Amino acid sequence: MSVTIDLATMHQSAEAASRLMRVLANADRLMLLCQLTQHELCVSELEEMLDIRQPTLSQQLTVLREEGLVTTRREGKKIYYQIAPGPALAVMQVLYQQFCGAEA
Amino acid sequence: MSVTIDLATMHQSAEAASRLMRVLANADRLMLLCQLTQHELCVSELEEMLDIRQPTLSQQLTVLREEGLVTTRREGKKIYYQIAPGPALAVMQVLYQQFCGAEA
DNA sequence: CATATAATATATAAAAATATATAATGATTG
DNA sequence: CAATCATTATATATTTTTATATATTATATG
Repeated sequence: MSVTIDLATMHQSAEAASRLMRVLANADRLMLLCQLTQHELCVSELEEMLDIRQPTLSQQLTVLREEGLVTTRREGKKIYYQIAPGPALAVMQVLYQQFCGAEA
Repeated sequence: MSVTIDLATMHQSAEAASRLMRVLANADRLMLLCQLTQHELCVSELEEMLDIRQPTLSQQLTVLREEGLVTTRREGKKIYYQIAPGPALAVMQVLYQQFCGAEA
């Protein structure tokens, strides 16, 4: 039950956490994830909803994919994005509470 | 009870949230805040605990100060830092749970 | 008081990481 | 193969990080 944590361990955890924070440190990506917490959506739907240009959108989605925050599924020409389970989801919930009105 | 949120409003919230994420998107700053969630500490104590060079430390603390995540108190030559209440604290708690072992 | 020392902050500049626009490329379907 | 949906490449602008040097503030001492 020690309170002091080994520095190396703490550093590792901090690196991992800061990496997630870095992915979330962009309004476009936050909005994308926020939409995806509700239900899966394809790229063109996201583009229309959020008014982000298509290449930029695709680049941000690539970041989310590479960091494992979303998974994809192809259906014909469309690619559907879903949010993946993990720490990101927990953080998104807190952010929603804190910044988008906590409805009790 | 509408599910769709106004785009402009969402964008504003996302900007605010991403701004917080940006501040937390750095391992040094996360470790600093993590220490400060326990109790206030002065700069030299933080420097020793975390093994960060003094100017770097001071620069990171300035970021935290300017973003309102910490407050300070001078005592003689020393300046003590405390964490400020707000959304950052809520996020830090989730990060601790998720990345530093959730002890049930 | 003048000066030394300790604790912290700021300035500046160079390097690294991110973001974004435009243009080009890939995949799928009819 | 033309049209649609999406990704990648390239170039450029912007932001962040960090190191070195310097400044500030408070205390202590001769």
